[in-house]
Amino acid sequence: MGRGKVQLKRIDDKIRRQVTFSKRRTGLIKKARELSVLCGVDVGLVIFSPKGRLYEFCSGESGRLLSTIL
Amino acid sequence: MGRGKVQLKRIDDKIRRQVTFSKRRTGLIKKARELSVLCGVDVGLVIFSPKGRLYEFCSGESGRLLSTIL
DNA sequence: GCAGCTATCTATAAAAG
DNA sequence: TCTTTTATAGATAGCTG
Repeated sequence: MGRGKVQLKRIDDKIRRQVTFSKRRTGLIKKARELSVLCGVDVGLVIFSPKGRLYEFCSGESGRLLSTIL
Repeated sequence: MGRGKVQLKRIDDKIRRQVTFSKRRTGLIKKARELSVLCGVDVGLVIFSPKGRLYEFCSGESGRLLSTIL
């Protein structure tokens, strides 16, 4: 996507890595939600930022996984 | 994607739902892996098929989350 | 149910504001 | 740094085997 092929390796530039993390994290959670809804299946997703912040998605009412216990 | 907009609702047709599950499950796991590699973050993903089969991805050596304990 | 094909829709890298 | 725009790569719906 975007203006160049994606090399599957850690992005060196800190700024670019942060921006990519923000965008892809959002996209991944969206995709996880779509899969669970479209196919009626249970999906759980947890993502830890480099700073240790938690991002998650969980199909079902709460929408939470780890944040329930952490 | 594909030849029509995606309606965010459960796919009624069983065959189509199964095919979509297979394709999107693969795509989601791929995206999860890319995020973890590109941004150097920890990601955990679990997906349960309608029949209860487990599919998962976990950044790190094992690549496993639940299958370690289930 | 998986594999390949093609048209089309999405996600997103980079640039711009 | 967040938002918006733009250009392009990537994902995938519907088909065919």
